[in-house]
Amino acid sequence: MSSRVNATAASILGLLTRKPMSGWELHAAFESSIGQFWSITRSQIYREIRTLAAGGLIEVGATGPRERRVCTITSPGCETFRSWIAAMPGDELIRFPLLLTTFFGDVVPRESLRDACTEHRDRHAERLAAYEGQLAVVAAEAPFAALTLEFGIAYERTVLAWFGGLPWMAPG
Amino acid sequence: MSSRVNATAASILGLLTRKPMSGWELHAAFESSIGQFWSITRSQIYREIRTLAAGGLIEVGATGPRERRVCTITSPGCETFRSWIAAMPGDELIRFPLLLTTFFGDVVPRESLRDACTEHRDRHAERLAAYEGQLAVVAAEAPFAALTLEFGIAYERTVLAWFGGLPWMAPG
DNA sequence: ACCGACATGTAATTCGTTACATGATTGC
DNA sequence: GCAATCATGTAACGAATTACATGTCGGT
Repeated sequence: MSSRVNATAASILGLLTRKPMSGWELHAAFESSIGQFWSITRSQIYREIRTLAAGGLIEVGATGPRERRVCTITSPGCETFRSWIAAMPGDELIRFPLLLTTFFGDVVPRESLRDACTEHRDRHAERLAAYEGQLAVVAAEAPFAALTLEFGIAYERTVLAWFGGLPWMAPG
Repeated sequence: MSSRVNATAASILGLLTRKPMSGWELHAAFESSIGQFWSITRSQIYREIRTLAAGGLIEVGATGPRERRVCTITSPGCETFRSWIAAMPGDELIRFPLLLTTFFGDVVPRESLRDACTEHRDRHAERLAAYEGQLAVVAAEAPFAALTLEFGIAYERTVLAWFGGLPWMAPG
């Protein structure tokens, strides 16, 4: 019968198919895997937990230390996830404020432009390094997760190359 | 004095610094320029128009055919935009449902996986072609907008290359 | 036995999406 | 002069962010 859920809830179900987790752990699991391309805040997770529990798609365990409650997926939950994940995914949604800065670049002080690009270039370089450091292990242990990681690496390289081509960024 | 506005409102102000537009035209202007990397829905535009008008940052003209009302930026509006655009931009936010499909690929029917990737690859190929077709004109007429376009082209190429490397996608 | 960092969750607010309504134009 | 499409906007709903509150552990 498989209830209808939104994408956020469905992705939570997906993680819970692997093992029971608390809200905090779910958040950490997103952050350390697909979080960069599937952004979710902690509050959203807690909200969806309530909804999923109300719909019987997960079960919330007893309260542990610091109000910790572990969520376990139920079989209707599994069923719902399976049918959701097999459906055609929607288009990606991107909001990239730095591109507004460059798009409106003609009215941005030159220094702000350079600062913004330098700062963001550095952040992307850090992410790229982090991704590259994980690749070997992830590829060995979780081939499907490695695809996301490969996407991340390709994406970060592209962004860095783009920064490098900006006229106000020093070459080299 | 420059009021505080959110990023959506600020980007609307940005477009209005160039010329007065109705809500519909603003939407079209986003779509045909930075829309892919700065997603905004029409309804948001109308809401922000109300807020911006209430704050005196824009002025809404008389009603034309089909309730059309042209918005004109005021000098406080310009001031607000200038100070907003000079500030450090936030990180990009991405929600890419297809990456969930691959991330959870081990429980996705092989056919769904192939269908989803094929469909999305085609969409990206179309976008790339469209971008490439625009580049010459945009580069000549609007160098800063061309940077966004170059980003778009690099991004689409990266996505397409990633699709090409997926084990279940036919090579060539 | 205190302080700081980590872990956990909720509530209020803002933002974004979907569904709707309707008025002009255009093409037949 | 009707149907289809384009242009315009609103309202209701659902999703996401921010700000908050609090509890627990680990070190000193």
